[in-house]
Amino acid sequence: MAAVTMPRRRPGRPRRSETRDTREVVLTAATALFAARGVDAVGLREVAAAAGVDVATVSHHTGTKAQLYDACFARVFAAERAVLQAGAARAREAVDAGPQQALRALHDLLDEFVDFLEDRPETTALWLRRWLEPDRHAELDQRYATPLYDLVEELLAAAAAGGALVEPTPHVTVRSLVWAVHAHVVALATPGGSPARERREFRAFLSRLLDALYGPPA
Amino acid sequence: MAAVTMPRRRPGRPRRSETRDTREVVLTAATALFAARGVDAVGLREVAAAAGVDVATVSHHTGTKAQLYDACFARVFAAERAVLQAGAARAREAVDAGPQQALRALHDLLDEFVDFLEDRPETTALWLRRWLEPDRHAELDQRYATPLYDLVEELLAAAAAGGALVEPTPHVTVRSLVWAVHAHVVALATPGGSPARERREFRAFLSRLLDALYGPPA
DNA sequence: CGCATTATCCGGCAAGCGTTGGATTAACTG
DNA sequence: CAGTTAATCCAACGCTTGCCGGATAATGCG
Repeated sequence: MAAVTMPRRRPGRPRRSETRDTREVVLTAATALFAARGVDAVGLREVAAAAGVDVATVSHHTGTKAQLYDACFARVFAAERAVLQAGAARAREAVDAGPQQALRALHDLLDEFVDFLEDRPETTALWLRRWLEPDRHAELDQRYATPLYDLVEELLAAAAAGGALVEPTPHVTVRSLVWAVHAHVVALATPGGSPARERREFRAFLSRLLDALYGPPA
Repeated sequence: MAAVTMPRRRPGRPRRSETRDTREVVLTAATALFAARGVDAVGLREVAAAAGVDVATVSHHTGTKAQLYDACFARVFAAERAVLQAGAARAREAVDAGPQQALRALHDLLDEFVDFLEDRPETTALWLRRWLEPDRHAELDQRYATPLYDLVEELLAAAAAGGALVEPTPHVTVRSLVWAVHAHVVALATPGGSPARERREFRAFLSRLLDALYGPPA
């Protein structure tokens, strides 16, 4: 199970060019393992093996196991946050441009979000684990997840204020949409399915759902 | 952390009336712990303490840890299956009675399903864990989860054949609805929220969503 | 060069894990 | 009553876990 991308090194201080590299490799390997099987099911030795380093090296770079998990969590949600913020900025401009443009921007943002999640299934996995065990993720929740949620909800509220939306319970709507998207990603990863058909049907469902709730785009 | 409901017993063969009791207590305690924190995060000694018995007693009744997990899984999904099957039987009769009656029955079934899940949050937790780690639950999936899914999808298809539904992708619709319901339950358990408001808004959302997809009930 | 710093690995420790064997106690059975 | 069966606990085994001290090696600095 050793990583082919990074052969085991020998002791000694490496060149500066590869100094920060190991930490990234460890975080990537740990994120994949934690997302797939959960923190408790994965030992530090397995993470080290997947990263091609020793156990002590993992601890040296990331501290305790809880800190390693936090680092993985933060890295994943920082990427998700970046995507949503960029889309939200564009959508807010569209709100000023008129109701129909706001609705169009909302559709685009959701499409973009689905694309992003399809590329990184570990994001969905960590989301679900956070939902399952809110106590464990309490601090991480306040720092990353809650702002993400507020962002999307704020966007919907802004679009509604622009006159394009009639949805009276954006809170529930946002949550249900996000969960539907995550369900879609999980289904994509399920073996034995037909990803192409799955993608086509889900996009159609999402489009028709949004039309039903908010009216068809211009 | 000892269970108050069941004080620790002394050795010796108990009366026949209470013979099967211990196994149920162990399963209940284990289900709650597994659902809340995951199988790997909970030790058998913790399960035993929560049930008020010794570790060896747990093993004696439920075999290995994997078998204990399977038993919890089976018990939870058997209850869910029973609820859905009863509702589905009623809904099928309604399909024969006409399109409007079928639609009404579908609404009732979903309402009933939400009620059931709200009463047993561990059902949702186990569903999510199954989605997160399909490999681990592969066998359990075929025996319990897949039939459940097929049941709801078949019901939707029957209603559509009756002329009341126009949804062309029942597969995606079913999955998204189920996920939305689970999201609702998770949100209910989140501390700091307002359960009453949450319930009201989610019911409203669900009702309007179904109306949008399938038309308003008679 | 000589010294401090840094990154890495090796070995081991204490604690916890799932599991098992055997002793104990009490209800059934004839 | 004697013998069997069933349920429970205690103690311990072998293994794995997260973590840490110490040795090693190579860089950067003066």
